[in-house]
Amino acid sequence: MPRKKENKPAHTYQAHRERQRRRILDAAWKLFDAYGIDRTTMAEITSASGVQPSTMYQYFANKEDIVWAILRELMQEVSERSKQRLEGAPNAMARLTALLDFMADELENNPVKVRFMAQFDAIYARDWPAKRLLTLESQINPEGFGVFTELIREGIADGSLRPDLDPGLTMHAVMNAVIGAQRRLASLGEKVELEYGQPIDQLFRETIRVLLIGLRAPEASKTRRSHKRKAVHSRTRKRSA
Amino acid sequence: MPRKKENKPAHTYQAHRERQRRRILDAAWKLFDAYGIDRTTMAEITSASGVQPSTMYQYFANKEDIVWAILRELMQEVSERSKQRLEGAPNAMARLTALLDFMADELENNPVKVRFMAQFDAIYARDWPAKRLLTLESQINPEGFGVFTELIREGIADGSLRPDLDPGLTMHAVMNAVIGAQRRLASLGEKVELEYGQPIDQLFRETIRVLLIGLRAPEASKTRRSHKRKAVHSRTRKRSA
Amino acid sequence: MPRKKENKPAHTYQAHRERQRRRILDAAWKLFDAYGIDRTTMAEITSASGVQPSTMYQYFANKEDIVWAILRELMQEVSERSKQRLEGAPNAMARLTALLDFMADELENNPVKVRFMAQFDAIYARDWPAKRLLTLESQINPEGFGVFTELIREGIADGSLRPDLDPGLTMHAVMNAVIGAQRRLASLGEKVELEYGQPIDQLFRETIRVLLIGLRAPEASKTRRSHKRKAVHSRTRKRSA
Amino acid sequence: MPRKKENKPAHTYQAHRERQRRRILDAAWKLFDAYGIDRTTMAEITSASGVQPSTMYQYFANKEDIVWAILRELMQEVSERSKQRLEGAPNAMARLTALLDFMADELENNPVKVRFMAQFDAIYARDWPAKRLLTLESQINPEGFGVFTELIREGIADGSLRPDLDPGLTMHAVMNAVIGAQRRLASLGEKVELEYGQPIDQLFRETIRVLLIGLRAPEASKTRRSHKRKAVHSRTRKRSA
DNA sequence: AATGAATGAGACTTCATTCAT
DNA sequence: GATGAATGAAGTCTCATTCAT
Repeated sequence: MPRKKENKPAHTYQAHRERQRRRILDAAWKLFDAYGIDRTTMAEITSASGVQPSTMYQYFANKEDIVWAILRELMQEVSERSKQRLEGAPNAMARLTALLDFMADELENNPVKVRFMAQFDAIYARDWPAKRLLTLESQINPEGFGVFTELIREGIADGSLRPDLDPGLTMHAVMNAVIGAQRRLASLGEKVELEYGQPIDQLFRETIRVLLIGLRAPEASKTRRSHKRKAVHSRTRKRSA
Repeated sequence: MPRKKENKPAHTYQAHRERQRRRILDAAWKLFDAYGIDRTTMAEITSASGVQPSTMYQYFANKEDIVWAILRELMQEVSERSKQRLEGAPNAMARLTALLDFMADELENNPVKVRFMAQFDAIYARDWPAKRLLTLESQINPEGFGVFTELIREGIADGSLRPDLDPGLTMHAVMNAVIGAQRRLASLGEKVELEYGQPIDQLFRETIRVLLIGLRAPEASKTRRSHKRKAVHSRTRKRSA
Repeated sequence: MPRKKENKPAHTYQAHRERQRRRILDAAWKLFDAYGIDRTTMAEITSASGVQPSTMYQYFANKEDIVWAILRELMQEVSERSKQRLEGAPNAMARLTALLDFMADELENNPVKVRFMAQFDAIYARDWPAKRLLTLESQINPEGFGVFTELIREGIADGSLRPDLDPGLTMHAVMNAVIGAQRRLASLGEKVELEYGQPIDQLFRETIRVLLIGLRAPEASKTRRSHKRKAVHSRTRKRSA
Repeated sequence: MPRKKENKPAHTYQAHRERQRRRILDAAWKLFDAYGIDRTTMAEITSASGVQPSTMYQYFANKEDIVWAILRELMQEVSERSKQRLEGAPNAMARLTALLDFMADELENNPVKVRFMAQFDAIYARDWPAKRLLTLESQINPEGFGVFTELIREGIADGSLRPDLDPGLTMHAVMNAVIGAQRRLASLGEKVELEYGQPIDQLFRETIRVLLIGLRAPEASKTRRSHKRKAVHSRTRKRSA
């Protein structure tokens, strides 16, 4: 039946449900960021989304469900956008750089989303069945970290990365640092800016720069250094919006 | 009569109070780690610590108070231990290494404590008045990040670190990455080990290794080292009180 | 389906809500009188009204809310009833007498209500924002004491009241005494009867009698009475509501 | 034993106890007036009086005890002062006037005390065993209202009061009105002043004036009227302190 | 006599969720 | 499918009072 009305989504039952769902998720989203997931009540979500509590239960069984739905959307979105960013890159080094650059942009442009992931990591990741999380990850990104590990391997092969790296270990180590730094900065936000006196994404881009130097093959560093730095900095220029 | 026990009761009362306080904090501590700060109820803390709810309120006014007390203890402890670690180190590079090494050891030996800080960063840091946090920090560690910034400066001066670093920026960038990585690993713990198949502290030590390579002066280190050394060194001498 | 019951549910819902509200207020009412407002707990009100505590909070946010609602009803009721009483009275003196008579009847027939007002005056009136109280009063009785002041003025003009009275001052002074006496008698009730050996309303009616004598013009009352009569009558005719 | 140390009260045990008692009562007193008896907690009283909770229980068994002690002091004080006031008065009318005048002065100078009695009347008088109250009253003022009733009787006899009064009834009726008015004004205080725009004791003195006229024998009123009024007003002159 | 500590009882309130319509 | 009403369960915190020293 839904197939039939596929073309007039605005008026179909499906479309209506989808719209309601969106309203709920959008409201939840903002509240989670503003007050923390645990401190946001279902009642607040319903009143913010404009639906009745009883109605909400026809869309989500409980708060966990909502969190989970948001998580899925977020991961999907990030996964897609990061893939786009990697597309044009000609070689391993360029793709690695693009990937990290993408994370800096995320921090700059979508701090709320990054913050949500930070919350999730800090509180829920450990509680919720690892299986469920891994399942979700594998649905969204079937290759997982493998792709990135391959990136390091390639870089070593083409001489742009240090030869003494262990691809799997290095990739996890670096990605973890980058994600950790990104989320921490998103969480602390203003606090760091108060302390350091500069927008947080500058700090984050410097982190990336140091890491990349640390990964780069010794000789290569001299030749490309100044070049790289500029690229990073140019992006940073668009400071506090 | 009172004369006889004149100092006994004082001892006893104080000691007793302190012991009770400890019981409560220790119970809270474990529960916070196991279930998350927000999902731990006062009732759980009291029943875990063996004191009556009403008794607990004579020690702490509310959960926030407890969290805050734990935070203070933690920061104090880490601050002290890290200072000890830096004591024997002969030069900037050695101290930098010692510092990062210390953080790896913390992750390995006290994941619970690191996890608490991770939770705090992700959820509360933003809610609670920046002022209160900064006040606490300045009480515990009056020099703040300044010490570490000085470390970088020294390293640049003695030629062991890249000359193109901006001490303040670099220090914040690196410390943030290290802390972010450390806390993230502590939070995800098993999940990462499941995915990568190795203990998390290995990943963390690799992160440190890459960062240090990224900071270290390329080769020229030998050539430029003696140059500014003395001046800088003398400045560093003023030990933190 | 919804068409059919279109106005039924509205009726039902509204009616049901109103009924529940009443149950709560009625229960609260009795308890306040029996034990005092402060010594009545929310739990007692709920259990007396037969609704669940959580249900009650969907009708009233807290005890203050309930007290306030009762206060409003009471004032409204008294205001309406007193207006009715004044309607038929031909002149100022008659209306004044009717008003005081009405208060005696209230004491006799609704001691509980009078007692509530006594409690309110003695404990809450000072705590609660004067503004809120004045707002409520002005909603219920927009003319306020002005009407009564006018009554005195009229009485002086038609010669039934002493010419040396200051209308505003006298009115407030007399009304305060009457209200004060009424509420005190309602509060002490049995105690006074025990002491004096007669029903309290007798005492109250004697108070009124003395006051009226004190207000009445010495002799001239008979001579000037008919003078302004008609004018007054016409004014009274405009029925309330 | 206590007899012996009677002369060095400052250093004796008895004196100490008395001082402690005073501190407690004084603290309680203020709190009762500021927040209401029911809303004042024992903890507040102890912390305001500077004694430890456990110590307080060596002086008073509970809050009721404290209230009762204050009540006794108050009644005693008022009884004594009113007796002094009546002493010099030459005849019934003068004594009656002096009595009512005294009440106006009380309202003006000790509103807090009057307010306490108002609270007591409104909330406790009904709860607490009538017997206990009557016992207290008879201890303090063994003749009770009888004295005042006698006053009316005298006034009728000497021709200064209306002959148609029933001494007992009238006395109770008038005293009740006066006390009721006095306490109500003390309770509402500022509210009335806001509404009427004049100090409350002016209103109260007008109440008294009207009542006295109502009681006075017809002829007598003409002769003494203007005289009386001035006396009352002159006192009122010392307005808002 | 004074007091620090403890505490049972209970007050107020919130919340996620269900149910009947 | 939407919704108003209801509610059990639980959470936080307070308070009067007792007890051991």
